[in-house]
Amino acid sequence: MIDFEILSKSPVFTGLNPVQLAGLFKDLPCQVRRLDKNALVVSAGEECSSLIIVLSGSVKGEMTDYTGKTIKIEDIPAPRPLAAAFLFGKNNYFPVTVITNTPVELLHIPKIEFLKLLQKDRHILTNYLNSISSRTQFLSQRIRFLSFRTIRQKIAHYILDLAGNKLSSVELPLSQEDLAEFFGVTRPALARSLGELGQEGIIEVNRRTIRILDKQRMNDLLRG
Amino acid sequence: MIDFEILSKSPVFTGLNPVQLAGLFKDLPCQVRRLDKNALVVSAGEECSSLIIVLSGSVKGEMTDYTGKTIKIEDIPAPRPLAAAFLFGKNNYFPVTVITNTPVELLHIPKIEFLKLLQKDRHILTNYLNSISSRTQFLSQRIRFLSFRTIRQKIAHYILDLAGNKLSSVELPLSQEDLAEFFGVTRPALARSLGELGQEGIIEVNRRTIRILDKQRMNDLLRG
DNA sequence: TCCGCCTTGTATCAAATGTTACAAACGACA
DNA sequence: TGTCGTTTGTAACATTTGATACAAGGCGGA
Repeated sequence: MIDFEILSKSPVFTGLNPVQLAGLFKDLPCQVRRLDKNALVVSAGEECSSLIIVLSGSVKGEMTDYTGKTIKIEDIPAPRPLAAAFLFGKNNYFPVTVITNTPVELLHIPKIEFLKLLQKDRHILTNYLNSISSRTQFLSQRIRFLSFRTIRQKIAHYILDLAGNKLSSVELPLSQEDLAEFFGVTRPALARSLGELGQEGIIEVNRRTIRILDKQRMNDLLRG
Repeated sequence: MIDFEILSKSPVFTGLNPVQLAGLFKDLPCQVRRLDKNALVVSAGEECSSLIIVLSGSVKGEMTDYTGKTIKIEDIPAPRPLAAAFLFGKNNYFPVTVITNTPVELLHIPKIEFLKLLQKDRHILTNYLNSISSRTQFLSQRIRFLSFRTIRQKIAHYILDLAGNKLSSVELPLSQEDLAEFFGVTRPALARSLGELGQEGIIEVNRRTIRILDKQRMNDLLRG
């Protein structure tokens, strides 16, 4: 049986209590699959024709590059869904190969049935729309960053965004390591640029705390 | 009144004929707005609380950088929707400022009403889901490209993708100029890298035609 | 055929970043 | 307090790319 307590904590089904969920799933032809550790869930390129939700355990997405080497992309623990953004759209194929990290229970909801759910329940509809929209928004943001030419520009954009109209002092929410990865650059290169901006008197860097000293020149950085 | 003939050609409403649309819109509290040329439609940062569809004419999205300079991002002609991916999600604010190119008619459907439409009609629901999902998929693809460090890697990935399992000869669908822009690099840099790969005997370049001579070394390029 | 335009090939120099390595500062914990 | 592991600061050198300029090749129209 499906554990509706867990399901109600899944991003797609939040806002519904287990009783309501049980009602919605009463006559729904969906399927729970149990797999051992290190089992193959789906291969990259397979058509994505069901919404798959991890009910217990955890799986990982892996990509195979052209050389056959596999790289881990991300972990997906319960109770998250798999590849929600690839259930619809022109290329509705799994972009990654999915392998189990632990023994898992997976809930498969066929696309058609999921569509019915979306039409039946306003919560599920908005949850799902919010979820894939947020992903689009995140990716758009990410592309903006990757499009800046220099690290100085990325830093300026990031800090100005973080500061908003508020104080001139900002606390970085990420370690330099993670920030560097987010920017798509190496960690020493990021530290160097931060150091340079500090020496030029534009900002003052103290580990994770950054004070904006010259907002005008910060803006100037962005025009290249 | 709304021209349902045009609306039926909009990505969100394809698959429905004008009569069906008229039925759906019968008691729908939506609004048609007429604007002159060069009028402001929405400012960047405004909350996105209605789905806006261009019924006639054309608008453009512009971004203002921190210096006040505006850059045109894209044109949106009738009958396309505006910022469909920003109606839902955590950051449902317009990412760009929208200005009219010509006199236009704009259809505003409040978010709540649009939700009702999605629940009422299966076509609209799948159209909309496909539309924003496709965008996510496009952006994911784009990020993969921007994440490659060197131009050689981008070229290798691009050409291997283009060639698939087929012949060893490939015709570039874009000019070098456009390809360079897609890669986010300058045109001479792209030409240089192509030339180098040619000199190394990995590929053979003849203007837009490219022959893969050494598939093994092409693959090697991708592991860095 | 000749001319002009657009695309592609090539060169040079400067700027930015990657790579690698190591030191310093901080935090948690015994 | 001292030690260990993690995060951050810095340095030197090699690569890669951007900027800019110009030449060469293809293509269509006069």
